[in-house]
Amino acid sequence: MQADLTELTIQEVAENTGLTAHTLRYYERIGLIFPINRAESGHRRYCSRDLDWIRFLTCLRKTGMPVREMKRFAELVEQGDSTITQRRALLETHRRRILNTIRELQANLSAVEWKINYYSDLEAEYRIADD
Amino acid sequence: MQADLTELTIQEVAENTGLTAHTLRYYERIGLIFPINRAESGHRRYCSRDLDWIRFLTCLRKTGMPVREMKRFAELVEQGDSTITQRRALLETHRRRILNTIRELQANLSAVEWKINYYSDLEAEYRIADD
DNA sequence: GTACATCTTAGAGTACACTCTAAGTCAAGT
DNA sequence: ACTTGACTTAGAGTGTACTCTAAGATGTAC
Repeated sequence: MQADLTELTIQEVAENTGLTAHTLRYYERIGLIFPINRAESGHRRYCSRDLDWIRFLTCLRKTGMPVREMKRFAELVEQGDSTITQRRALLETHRRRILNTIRELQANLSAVEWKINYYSDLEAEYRIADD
Repeated sequence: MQADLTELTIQEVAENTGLTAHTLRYYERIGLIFPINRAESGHRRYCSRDLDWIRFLTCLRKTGMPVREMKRFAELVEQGDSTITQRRALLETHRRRILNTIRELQANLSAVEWKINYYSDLEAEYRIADD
């Protein structure tokens, strides 16, 4: 197996993931992202595995997982293969949460659409009244 | 037309809507909820129209509309029928936002599910290795 | 080599949406 | 009448997740 030679700066990773450089450093500081390799200058150099991890983190974040729980997940990953069952359980709980969120959004969307139609009808009535 | 005789206390409305009494007062203070009628004692007495309005507010809130935009909507409602087109436009923009959110959730859900399956496969492998 | 942008850190500041507190008034049961 | 719990207000406090600042080191283009 060969070492990964990809070396991205923090700005490149920011552009790639949609996070800001500030947020990337913040995530590393709180332990969401494992310590990133440094160039001789001390500047961070991200490899493609780092990028994969960050992309999965953003996926969890965008689906509403609290940072605290993401950190718990990161800790499990750090502990190695013995935690795979726990990781799966955590993700399955999260999966159910996402499905609930989607269902709730769809239900509330119906109410918004009902109101939109109600307003459309009113607009039509006013147009007729203007004739 | 007859006056609405429903008279609910703040606690009853809280139980009915899932908001807390604190939040109901807060919403009224910032202008999301129009001033509620008071009993002689000064205590709030909500009527069923108030309840309908609060339910629609929670529907907007749960679908991620920022409080500031909800306030804008409340102001349009307060201004009367001349703002119906603006209200519909606001809700249609919000509708598109909800649809985008759902699409994004579904896409990220797939990534979570992919990872769950990946972990399941790993678990299966470990079980075989243990034989 | 000289600008000028980008990187580093620890720690402070911000935005959002509540959530609670304190001090006092009011309502319902016995 | 008395207790217990709910109500009132203005304003302070909280939790979450960033987001920015300052001061200085480094990298890149001309």
